[in-house]
Amino acid sequence: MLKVFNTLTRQKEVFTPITSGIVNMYVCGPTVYNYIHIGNARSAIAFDTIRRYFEYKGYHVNYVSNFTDVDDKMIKAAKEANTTVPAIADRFIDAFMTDTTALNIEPATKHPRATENIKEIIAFIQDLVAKGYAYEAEGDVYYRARKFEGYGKLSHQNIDDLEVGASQHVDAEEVNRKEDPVDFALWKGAKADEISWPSPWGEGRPGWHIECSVMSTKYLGDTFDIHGGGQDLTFPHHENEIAQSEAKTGQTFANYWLHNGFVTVGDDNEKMSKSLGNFVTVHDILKTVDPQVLRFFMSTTQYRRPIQYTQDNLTDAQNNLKHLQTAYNNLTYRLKDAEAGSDPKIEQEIRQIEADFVDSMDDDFNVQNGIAQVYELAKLANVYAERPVVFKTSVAFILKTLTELVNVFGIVFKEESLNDEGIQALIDERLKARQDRNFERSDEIREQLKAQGIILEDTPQGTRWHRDEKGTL
RNA sequence: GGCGGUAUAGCCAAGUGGUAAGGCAGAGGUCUGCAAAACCUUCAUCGUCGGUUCGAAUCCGAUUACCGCCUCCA
Repeated sequence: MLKVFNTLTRQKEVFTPITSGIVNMYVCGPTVYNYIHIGNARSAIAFDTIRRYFEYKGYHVNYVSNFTDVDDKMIKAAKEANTTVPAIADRFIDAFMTDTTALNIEPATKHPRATENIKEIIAFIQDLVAKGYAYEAEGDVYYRARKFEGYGKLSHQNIDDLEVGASQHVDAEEVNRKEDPVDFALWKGAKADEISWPSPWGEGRPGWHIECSVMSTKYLGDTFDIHGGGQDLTFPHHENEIAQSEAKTGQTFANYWLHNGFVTVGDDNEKMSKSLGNFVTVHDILKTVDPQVLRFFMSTTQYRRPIQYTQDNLTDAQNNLKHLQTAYNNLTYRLKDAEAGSDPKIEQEIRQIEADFVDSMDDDFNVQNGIAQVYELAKLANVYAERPVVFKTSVAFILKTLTELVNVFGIVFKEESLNDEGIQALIDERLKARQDRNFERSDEIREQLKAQGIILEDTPQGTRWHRDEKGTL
């Protein structure tokens, strides 16, 4: 039975989808004014891994994740680059797709953009105004937070405590237009030269929170299963989404709220953010780090735990991933001399490992225990690969299971291409030298190949080689 | 000030009452002509103090440190 930690109740709850066999989930995507940073990647990887686990369990997942393609940061970025907001959006949405593809993050079922839903956003706001939850003020429209009874239920904040909160980002003019400091903007009137759309309240653009309420309900219905995002979005973003959506529909917005933990950078263990100057983009990291290593590193940390982005941890992940790849290679190599038949005992052990894997993952996606089962399977694969006689069906079964399990983490094994004629000729020559006990020549060949990044391995079934992955980190 | 998180071996990390999973790194060994890979063995009493209990990393109280949210933020 799958359990998830619901921020709303601060408890692990049994996951029951609205429609049996289907998971409808919405995950807040990035504002596309720059390359995504590792924090964005963490969120995308965490929820992609969750999605993959649902799919592994046989669910059909409708996964919607937005692009915020208009807001203050977009306007600023466009101005600085001396271009338009849509041009900036297009550029960095492309970059997002490139980066997330490299990290083997499945594309969302739907990637809606705020600016493609202006009509729906305006209608949504009009509805809130009509219901008395929103009011116009000098071209802006604000939400009456205090009118929504459940305000604060997600972040467990008392609305009266918010007023005395240390809000360092208030816009004095905006505060003056609000009836109450806790109100938030649904629609912002345009200043001169800003991108804008016509509305009943004049030229303007949507506030940040409203787009997610509109797009999630548009594609997934008034009530859907899972809403995800970074921990920092709990308040105010998700709190506001609930207030907007539930005020409009009168229905529960999302049944389960999942929030991923942060990435911290460096030894000071601080949250990564632009203002702290420890901002790292995926685009830059992937210049020197194998995307599979970064993916493995992040997807094998449970989504709620913080991740320390350090060279040591990355190296650890690389070693672990290499270990799994090697186990896969070792067993794949035996496919060619495997005999017909199967080994029921081995297959029974594999089923047990897989059952343990499911038990672990069912507990709020406990990937640390899940990956421990994968290591166990890798060990079994290695031990089996060393047997003098192996059976084809069992070898294939181990390989299939191993492949399926690492796929949950977004890992795809590299297939060895073992048919390089030049290398094979040298291996043959070395084999002959070894048979002649000419080890000097034999070692010379091995060193020569090593210098080219080719590592030889002598096995009872013959000599294998693989490319040395070291240095790709 | 309000709310929340974390603290387990050199590193990452599991574990919510029954006597410390797993991985990396290290050490020793098996295999090998030597290697590589793999496998085997080995490596902690759980931030601090106090309490409950036959028994606590796990429950309670206190305390320390670090981190996050409180309308930019994944």
